[in-house]
Formats: sequence, structure tokens, C-alpha cells
Amino acid sequence: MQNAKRSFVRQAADKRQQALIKSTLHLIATGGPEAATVRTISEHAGVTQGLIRHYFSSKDELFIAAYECHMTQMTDATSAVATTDHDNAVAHLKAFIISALTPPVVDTEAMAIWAGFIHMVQRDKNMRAIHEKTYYRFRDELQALISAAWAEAGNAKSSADERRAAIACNALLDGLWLEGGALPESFEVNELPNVGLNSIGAILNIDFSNLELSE
Amino acid sequence: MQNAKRSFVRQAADKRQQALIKSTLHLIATGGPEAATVRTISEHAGVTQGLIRHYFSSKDELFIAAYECHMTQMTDATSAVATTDHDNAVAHLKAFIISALTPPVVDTEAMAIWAGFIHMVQRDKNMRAIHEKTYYRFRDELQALISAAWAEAGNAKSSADERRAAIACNALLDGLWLEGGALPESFEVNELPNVGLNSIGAILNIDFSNLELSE
DNA sequence: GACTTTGTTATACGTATGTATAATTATATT
DNA sequence: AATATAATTATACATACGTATAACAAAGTC
Repeated sequence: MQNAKRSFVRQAADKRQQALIKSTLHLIATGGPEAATVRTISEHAGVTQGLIRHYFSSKDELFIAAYECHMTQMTDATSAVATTDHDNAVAHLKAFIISALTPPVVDTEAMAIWAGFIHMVQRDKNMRAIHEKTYYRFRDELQALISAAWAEAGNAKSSADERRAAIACNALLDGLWLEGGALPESFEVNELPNVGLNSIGAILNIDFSNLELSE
Repeated sequence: MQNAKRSFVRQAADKRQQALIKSTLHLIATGGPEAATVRTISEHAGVTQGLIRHYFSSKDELFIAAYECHMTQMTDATSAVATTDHDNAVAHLKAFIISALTPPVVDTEAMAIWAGFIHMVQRDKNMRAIHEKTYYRFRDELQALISAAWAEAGNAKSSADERRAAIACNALLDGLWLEGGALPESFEVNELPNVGLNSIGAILNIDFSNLELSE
């Protein structure tokens, strides 16, 4: 029987939306996109499935919101470190690199979530816009740090050079991020940030080794 | 009515399996993994859906076969260039890099296929084995080329240095491959291989610029 | 305390999916 | 030409999915 309706507490729209988004990301991370159905999402969020359509006009819209949340979270996690005070521009850049190559940014589940959205990014206009926005924001920030580091060393270069350097360094970070997420057990502790610092140091002709850095 | 059975021609097991695998990859590339159902796959391959279960014990097994096909194809496409004759080790390495950063290796659909399999790779043992095998094969080949190029320049280094260099160069190639696939229109013609050669040149302390290369 | 609003649940609907199995037909063998 | 083999089609089945809609209940307002 159990004709009695389940008891529940009302919550603010923000909270509920956030809970649904977090559940979506968690399910995609652990079981892939096809594991994130309206039923599993709502169950994980502790609500019934009808509520999803109350906050999002469709499942696609929920996925778009989840994607934006995830991407913003990842880029912000790296930027946050870079916004704290640093003695100089090179230290600033070094902190940025290390942050991009250590958890929680480098993470199996974060990578799986990112990959799970790719096919939507290629098809959905809104997803594409989010992707471009977060990608360019990250790369532009990296380019600004490179520019400042070069200027500090009395070695300022053209913006075209800066652009190429930013593309290269960004690719290196992405590649290491990818491999660290895909095969986490095949890299030693601190190997990723070390490789990243050495390689970017070589590309930019900057030496990061003699800088003390607060862990 | 159309009670008449469709006419058909028998084909060798290899052909049919290959056709089903190709259809699977095509559908994943263009519509994501959830677009590759047993019905769409069989329709695209010009057969009826029952045939899939005749050649593969389950859809998962077909996906595993498709993943192995795709990954092998991609790494082979890069290696093939590197096995042709070259004047010296540096030219050899240069050809390898360019091949890895131009079509058909750099390709939106190839990247989408790769991403579409990620969540299976993290869960299925067989998928994981394929992933590791192709990854290490590619990286080991790159490391061998780096080793030869260094030796040729009279600058031989330890295998630990070679390993770190291979990880870095591989990451750079992967990152550029990723971004070229994800945002193809945001890079100028030849920008990816140029950035790749300059960056790897800086990392390895090798100059690729004064080498004529047959397009 | 009655009333309104809307957050939330419950249920239903049509369709798509992976799998299983039986029926058929093309090809090889003799 | 008859027969056997297995490649291929056809059909059925249980389940899962996204969506739509109606019923209910919690909290605010007067």
C-alpha cells in the first residue's frame, strides 16, 4: 500500500539545484554519463525524480549546468593558488603550475567527468561556449603569468611569442593532467609537478629550481 | 505485409566484425557513446541487430574490440611515419612529432571517440589493459627516438633522464592533440606542429629548425 | 486559523535499449 | 541434386529511460 506521501523539507532553489548538479557529477565520475539518469541522480540527491524537471527544463539543461559547474571549479582551483601573494612573478607562475598538476585538479574522477561531457560539447552550442570560455580564461591567465615572468627577467617578448608559449605550456599542463588522471599509479609522487616545472622552465627559459615554495 | 526475409550475402567473419566495429566508432564519433546502440550500429553496417550478438557475446565486447581498433590505429598512424627511412635520428624524431600533431591523428572525431571510451577504461579490466598497452608503446617509442637523437648529438643521458623527457614530450603531444581536437578552429595552419617542435626542441635541447622535411 | 503559493511526491506514458531465441536462407560439401 | 552448416533475419521480452501531469504538503501571508 504505502499510500502515504513521503515527508520532506522544502529547500532553497539554489541548494536543491546545487545538490542535483553535485549528484550528476558524482554519478558521471563513478559510472560514466550513462549512469547519470534522472532516477539515479534524484535518488542520490535524496529527492524524487519529478523534482529535476521542476528545477531544470530538461535533463540536457541539468547536464549543461553541471558541466559549467565542473569546469569553473577546476579552473578556479588552479587560479586560487595563483591569486595569493607571491614574492615575484616567477614564484607566481611556479605556484600556478604546481597547482595545476596536483590534486584536486589532477584527479581520475575530474578527468572522467571532463571526458564524459566531450560529445555534448561538440554538439551543443551552450556547452561549446562554456568550454571555450573556461579554456581561454585559463590560457589567458597562464599567458599573463608568462608575460610577467619574462618581463621580470628583463626578457620581454612579443605577444605572438607569449601566445605560442601559452599554448605550449597549456598543452603540457593538459597532457600531464590527462595522464595523471588516466594512469595515476604510473607516476611517482611529485613526478608530474617536477616534470611540469622542468619542461616549462625549458620552454620559457626560466629556472624554477632555486625557489622556495610553501607547500 | 513484407513477410519475405531480406536477401543478404554471407561474408567472412573478419569483414563483418570489422564492419560492425567501424560502424560503432563512426557513431560514437558523431553522436557520442549513447548514440551507438545495437540498432543504429547494425543499421549503419547494413545488417540486422541480431548479427551483433552472433559475432560478439555482448555489446560491451563489441565496444572493447572497437576501442582496441581505434587506439591501435592512432598509434600506428604515428609510428608508420617514423618507420620510413630518415637521414638521422633527429629527422626521425621530427617526423614522429609532426605526424602526431597533424591529421588524421589530430582530429575532432578521433578525440571524441577516445573520450567516449574513458569511463569504460576506468572500469573494465580489458579496456584498461588496452589503454596501458597503447600508451606505453607510444611513450616507449618516443623515448627510444629521444635516446637516439641525444646519442647522435653526443649528448647521451641516463635512462631516468630519458624517461622524464619522454613523459614530458608525450604529455605535450597529448595536450596539443587534445586541444587541436577540441578546438580545431582556434589554431592556425601548422601552428600545432610548429609549437610542438619548438617546445620539444627546448625540452630536449635539440634544434629541429634546420632540417628539411618532405611533406 | 484560513488561504495561497510552490516545492515535492506519485504515477503514468510512450519509446528505446540490450538480450534471448526461433525461423530462414545462402553457401559449402558430397 | 540432396544435405548439412552457420550466417543472417525476424520477432519477442523485460527493463530502463526521459518526459508529462496530477495530487499532495510544507511554509509564508494576511
